[in-house]
Amino acid sequence: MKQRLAVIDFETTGITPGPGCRATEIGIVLLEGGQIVDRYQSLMNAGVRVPAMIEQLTGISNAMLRSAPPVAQVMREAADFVGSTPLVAHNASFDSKFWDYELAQLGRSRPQAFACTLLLSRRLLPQAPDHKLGTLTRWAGLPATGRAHRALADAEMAANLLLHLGSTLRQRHGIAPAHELLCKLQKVPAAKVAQFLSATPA
DNA sequence: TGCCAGGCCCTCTTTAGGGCCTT
Repeated sequence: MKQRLAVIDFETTGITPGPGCRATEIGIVLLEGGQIVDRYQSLMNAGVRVPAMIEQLTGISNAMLRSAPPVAQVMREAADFVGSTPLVAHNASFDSKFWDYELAQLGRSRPQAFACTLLLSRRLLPQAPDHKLGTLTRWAGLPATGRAHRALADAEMAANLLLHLGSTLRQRHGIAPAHELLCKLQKVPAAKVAQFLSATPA
């Protein structure tokens, strides 16, 4: 995987972005040549309260956010850090909603596509016990990256999973795992994955 | 007051329902 890719993960106050539900932390890992070449991580203060259940899940407290930099500053830095690099996330439908919502608050929009390691692992690792990020990391013997449900640790886990999926494509199917191909593969109906892979030139 | 996502994927399906996955 020689291409440069940005793997991102958000911690948030809930499931659906909106005035009362905002990002609280972002972690970004840049991959190039199969290696992590750069990282970005920051808490961010969007002026919303973290529900107790979320604080328990992530360890991110209201006190931590009070002293965090403003959301606009962090998202501006994050968007500049990523630029037009193709994006990847685990369950990208979730992270892309927050990425797009928070960029829209700055009057910015996303130029690039998201690849999704959840959709890809359902297609390439159907034998896994489930497709949660933590389960896949342990099941595939990938390195521990720190406290789960913190943005940079989860982004690194997703990056390691992406590299594992790339190796699977290359070794098992002789296919180079370019971002454009990953975006196509994740949309192929699960029942037609084998047919798609065998028809894809190496 | 009470409500609270949504896209994907499977099946006891397609005029539907429920589990998965993210916080």
